[in-house]
Amino acid sequence: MAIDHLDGRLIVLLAREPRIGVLEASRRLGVARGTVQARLDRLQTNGVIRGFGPDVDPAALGYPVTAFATLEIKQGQGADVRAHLRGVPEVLEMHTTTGHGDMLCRLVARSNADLQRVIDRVVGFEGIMRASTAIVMENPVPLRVIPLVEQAAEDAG
Amino acid sequence: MAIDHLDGRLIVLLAREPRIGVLEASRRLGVARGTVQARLDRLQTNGVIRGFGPDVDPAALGYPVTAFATLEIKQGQGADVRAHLRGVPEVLEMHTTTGHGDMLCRLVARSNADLQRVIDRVVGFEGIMRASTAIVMENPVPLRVIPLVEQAAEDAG
DNA sequence: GAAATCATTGGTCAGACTGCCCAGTGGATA
DNA sequence: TATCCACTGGGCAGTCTGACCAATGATTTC
Repeated sequence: MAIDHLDGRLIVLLAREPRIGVLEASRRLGVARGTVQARLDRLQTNGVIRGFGPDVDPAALGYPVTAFATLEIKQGQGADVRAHLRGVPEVLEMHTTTGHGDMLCRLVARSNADLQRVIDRVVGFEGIMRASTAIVMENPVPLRVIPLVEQAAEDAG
Repeated sequence: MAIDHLDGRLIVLLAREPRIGVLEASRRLGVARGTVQARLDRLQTNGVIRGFGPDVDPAALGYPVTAFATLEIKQGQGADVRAHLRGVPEVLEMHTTTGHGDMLCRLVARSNADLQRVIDRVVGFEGIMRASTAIVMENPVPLRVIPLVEQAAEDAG
């Protein structure tokens, strides 16, 4: 879907100050309220904006340790492994990838010691042959989308 | 910070139906409105809930390709590389890690061909010695926090 | 060129919600 | 026992939402 310049400004504005409503947003953007409402509806319908769920910080929840694990899977065990990983709360996301590993997943844990427990639970499963883990030390660029939105808005004029 | 069982239910509820306000949430949870308000304030003050920003889907924005790149950095060039990566919109996040690579970053691109451009831009920088990229094929477990919240709520009783 | 389509504007309306206040209650603590 | 804290239930004014509407301007289609 193509992103308008106004769409971009709207998303950026909402990202910076989520609490402002449609009315205040329309004031800031200098357009009519109905326009903002229509744009928001469209963005949500097209899936560009998935929702406005709470942005939870695992560290503040008591899980300050993050790690990425690369898994090698026994042929044909993919489906089972997925179900297994889905059942582990500390697995925040999982991707299947090209390259040497077959899967890449993001883990969190309460401590480095606790990470051992999490990894044991993750890899303690039939179809997983090998796992290599990289512990995150710093996160200089936290997950972000705003620059991309601005880029997309720019591209579309 | 410790998470209450009520906190957990509140976060899960808000994650599922972000549009409901404080009042409706209090009805669903069977508590007074003031309680929900107080809990929300506390959760935000303690940083457990960072905010309620729009959840943007890069794929819907025109960037359906995701990849993870592992970078090896020349000693002492860390700071410069960070600034460089921060300036690339397609770099959605970056971590410094233990292990063979020094940095792990998540990239998106408009297509596999476009990914080449992004990678060139990412690695076309002084301090980066080597890069290996894994393209994401499937995402069986999309980024999630709810199970972790439920776990944390459970742990605290 | 003319007609039709579409997004936007600016306005109204009733209903609902928010933020804020208050007094009272119950449990836990000192 | 006295104090503190979280929760309850209530009320208040102000504001916002979602839903409409007619009019305007721009763009596309015939």
